[in-house]
Amino acid sequence: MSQKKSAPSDAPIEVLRLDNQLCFALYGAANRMTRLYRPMLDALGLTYPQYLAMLVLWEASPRTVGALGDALDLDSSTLTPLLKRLEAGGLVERARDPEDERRVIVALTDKGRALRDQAVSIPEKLFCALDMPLETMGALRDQLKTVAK
Amino acid sequence: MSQKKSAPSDAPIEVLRLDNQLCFALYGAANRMTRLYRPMLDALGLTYPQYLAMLVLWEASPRTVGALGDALDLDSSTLTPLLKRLEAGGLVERARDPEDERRVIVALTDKGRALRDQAVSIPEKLFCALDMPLETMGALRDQLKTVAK
DNA sequence: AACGATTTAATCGTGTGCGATATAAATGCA
DNA sequence: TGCATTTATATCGCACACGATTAAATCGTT
Repeated sequence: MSQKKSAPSDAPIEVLRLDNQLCFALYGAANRMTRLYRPMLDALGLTYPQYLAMLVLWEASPRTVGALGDALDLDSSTLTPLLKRLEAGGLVERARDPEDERRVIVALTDKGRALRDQAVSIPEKLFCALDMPLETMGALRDQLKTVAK
Repeated sequence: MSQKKSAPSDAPIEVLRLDNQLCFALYGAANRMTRLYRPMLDALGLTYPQYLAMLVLWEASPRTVGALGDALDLDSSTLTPLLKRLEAGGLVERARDPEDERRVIVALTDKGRALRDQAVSIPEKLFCALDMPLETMGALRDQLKTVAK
């Protein structure tokens, strides 16, 4: 029953099998999710991370770069260029906080606020595309929040 | 109880809330997982996607670029540069298949095979770092495999 | 007030992901 | 056979992620 002998050095090692790895399941699911969103987001002119940043801003604008980074769990080295592209697209404005010149305040423009009207249909389209019961989805989401946190 | 009136255009819309989105939970968990692996993989001189590619090759080498792409669900535009870096590191060799010159065969070198001995300890370290019951992990993994597939 | 420590963004370099396109080899079929 | 089609990689451009570093502003302590 118990197979304690060490495997020969060129035998497959069960613990390393790709199929068994949570990390790979996560990696693949995240990539597939991005691909699923892409056609819908193309229509809005947004990338997937840009969409997530807009979700945060639609909840509350203005926000500092740091606050956005906390919400998205991203560093300024990722966010700064992303926000500059949103600014170039006219969706946000960036300005130093007069109260504390270290901070940069990111605020939605009218165009950025207006884009939300086109985004509201996305979650439902995605829900259909995923074809997964709502409770399953919620449970999965809540479990994922606990991963590596 | 039921709140059917349409929200004013600047009110938060429940369906767009970041906290409710499976996509964001997935995005964040995948990023955190990569960060968790990084220090361990740095010791092997591998990036996270490179580690996944090596997992595939440790299961069976040689493999064509296409077979690797199928296993990892990645395009040649992602794999080719990654494999060139593995080749530059002396872990794999790439050569055209004489049987079919369109194909490129990727094979582990001795160094690539030897690296597996240092990788075997990673899954256990990760399992400890994740601090999640084994059954929960397995269930989560299996659910993720069904996402957007 | 002074000045070192801390905080906040930005910058830079490396390595992905992926759409679009290119190229060459193999295949199909009239 | 000849040639269009298909298949297998590679190339290119753009946009992340993130570690490391930098620069500027603020804070704390004296």
